[in-house]
Amino acid sequence: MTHTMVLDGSEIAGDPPSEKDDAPGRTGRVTIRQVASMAGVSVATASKALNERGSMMPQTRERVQAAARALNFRPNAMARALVSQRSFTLGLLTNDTYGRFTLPVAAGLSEAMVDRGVSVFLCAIEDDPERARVNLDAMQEKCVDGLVLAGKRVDRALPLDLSGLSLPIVHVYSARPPGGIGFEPDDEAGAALAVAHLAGLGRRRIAHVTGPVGFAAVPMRETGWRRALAEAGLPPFGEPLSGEWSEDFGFRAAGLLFGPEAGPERPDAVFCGNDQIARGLMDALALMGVGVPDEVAVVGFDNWEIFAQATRPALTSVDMALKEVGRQAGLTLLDMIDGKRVEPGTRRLPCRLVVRRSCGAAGG
Amino acid sequence: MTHTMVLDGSEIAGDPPSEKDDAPGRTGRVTIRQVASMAGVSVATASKALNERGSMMPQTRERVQAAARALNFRPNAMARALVSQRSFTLGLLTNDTYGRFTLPVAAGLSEAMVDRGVSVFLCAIEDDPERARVNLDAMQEKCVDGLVLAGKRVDRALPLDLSGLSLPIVHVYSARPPGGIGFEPDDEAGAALAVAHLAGLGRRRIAHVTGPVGFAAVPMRETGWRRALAEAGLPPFGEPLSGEWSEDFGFRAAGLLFGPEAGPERPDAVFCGNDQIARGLMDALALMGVGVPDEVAVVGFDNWEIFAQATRPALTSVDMALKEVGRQAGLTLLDMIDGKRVEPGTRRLPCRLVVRRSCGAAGG
DNA sequence: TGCGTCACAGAAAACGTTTTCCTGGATCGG
DNA sequence: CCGATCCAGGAAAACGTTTTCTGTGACGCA
Repeated sequence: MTHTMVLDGSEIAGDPPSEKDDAPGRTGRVTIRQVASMAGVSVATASKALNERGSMMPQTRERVQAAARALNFRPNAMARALVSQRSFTLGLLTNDTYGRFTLPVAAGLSEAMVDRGVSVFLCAIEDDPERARVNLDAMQEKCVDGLVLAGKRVDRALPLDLSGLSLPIVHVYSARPPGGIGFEPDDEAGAALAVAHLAGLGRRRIAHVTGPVGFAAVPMRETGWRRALAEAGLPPFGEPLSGEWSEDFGFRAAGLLFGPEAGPERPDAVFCGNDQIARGLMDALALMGVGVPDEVAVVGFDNWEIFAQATRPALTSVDMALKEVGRQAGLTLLDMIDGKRVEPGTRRLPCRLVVRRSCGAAGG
Repeated sequence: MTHTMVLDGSEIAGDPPSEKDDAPGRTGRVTIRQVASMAGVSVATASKALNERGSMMPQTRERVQAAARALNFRPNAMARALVSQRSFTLGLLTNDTYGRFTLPVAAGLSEAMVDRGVSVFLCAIEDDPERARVNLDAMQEKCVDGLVLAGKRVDRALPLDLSGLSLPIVHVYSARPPGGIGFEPDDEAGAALAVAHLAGLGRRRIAHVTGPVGFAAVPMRETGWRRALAEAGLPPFGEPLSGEWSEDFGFRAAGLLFGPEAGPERPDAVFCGNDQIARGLMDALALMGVGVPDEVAVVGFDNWEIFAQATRPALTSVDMALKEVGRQAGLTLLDMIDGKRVEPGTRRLPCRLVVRRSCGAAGG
């Protein structure tokens, strides 16, 4: 364990606050007892005053609240949880260490929860059932009120044994067991959004280049492509080209669609299954001298900024609104915790189209 | 709030466990009281048996442990925290919603902590001081034992007011206040590693293309470049080219180094400040017909797989080992919580070089 | 035999809240 | 003037642990 150290001479910060407690006072933490004592009331009254419960003279309530403010009182969530049997705490288990999907979900979840006084435990389980077990146990000991299980493929469940667990659970971007509650982006509608946009811009021969069959996202996006085409009165341009989720496959697909071995009819638009494919395709088109968006419009899927902004021109792409997915999942979980009945099933939340230049519309 | 719903007919899972409690038993949770009762001992004895404390007959201890196993007893961390004044809980505050840096840090932290019974709260503060305040308050109420503050630039502090906070804190990939404890990758050593590798492969004219001055990482990596060159007895190839952290800049830099307006001497290697620059540079080299790695070796920084694997040939790059950074930060924070004295200052942890084909070595 | 020591186990206090129940006084209706 | 009602506020139990203190035999030793 060799590493460089950079020291500085300054003193360590954070000396404990001086002994200003009203009651004899133990540690640095301010308790409700001190607040009550300062306000000249009992602990019970102080609690009621702070929680807007019970009945009491307004001036008493204010006196207590003033004392709490003055002492910078923060109620101990542990003690509160112990008696109320609610920890105001959630567990987020994810096997998506790379974070492409989980991070926006986590951010949306965390944001929505903190406003409601709920905090989120992060558990990184690396597709390792043993590690999953340990984290699940930890969550139970910490008395979480519910669990969010977030994955990186909508058609794979997390490697978790949930039997014997009586906790509210929502599944995000992963497979759910029968009777479970799931949240995903609506891939089909998102794809339709993109294709309808292309059709609306006058494109008539809209091809589809996508990832490996076997990913549930592939048929969903394909269905959206077909549906939007049908609604626009257009035939599909051949069959979808299915390969990998990679730039390299996009590059090769461009050759199939526009190279010498392509048919006499060429697409005037390509809807790509993700942004990496779109990027590879556009790189190839540039090499072949095919103009984007003049000759061919291109739309991607994921709205991964790092790719969408790097293409020339910038890439129009479908955004899965994963932050909103995380948010909704959290809110629903809170409902379940509150005992509200929640319909089993998978909620597919709407995507939105982020228009940039690659599709030939005005967008930035 | 319009979204598609997919319902299924199955029943909701998780009926509460039947009434098998020994004592009258309230909710579904098994308490130590039930364990004690089942083992025929007092609560105090049960506690001692389970925590390997106190002295007692081995068979008593085993009887208690057997009962705990049989009932699937999980101690309530809240209750434990209340009396022990330790919550075995940490807060991770980050303003890196994009997750490029934070996610590996969080994964390393979470992994190291769960093995020690500590759980991590995730708080996404979006560079918004108000949100930061709310999250900080939440962490105090939840009685976290310590705080990890993770950023996305080593030279910027998080927008947090830490005054009046007497909690152990470590700063990760962000600026620390005087007297604070910081963890970062050792950019200088990482850069030196890369350049030394190039020199070892016989490259003599090693250029440096990097990000904007103003990022602390830029001078650090430059220093590493210079140091390794000096140690190899080589002169720097001109001055570093400083621009943006983008593919586009890498592309343009290639023009400056290898285009018609370049000097008579061309580099035989380029050390890039990050992988995006390296990628743009390699794309340009391909267009100009400059062979990689034959004519020019290229090394990047960050080892961002999505870029490093997408270049042709695959990109050799410096990995900042952020997971290990998160791990070490967590372990040190635990030490601080345990009252061990920890030297103020910034720890710079070693990077490692991931060798692929772009540098001309054997690697995969 | 008497006393100190020891091993084992239980009783009870403590942690910081919330909540239920109770009380003393004021108010009100008759 | 008397009882019923109501209000402000307090006492105490409860939540599930850990820890300290106490008690009780058994044993060793003088």
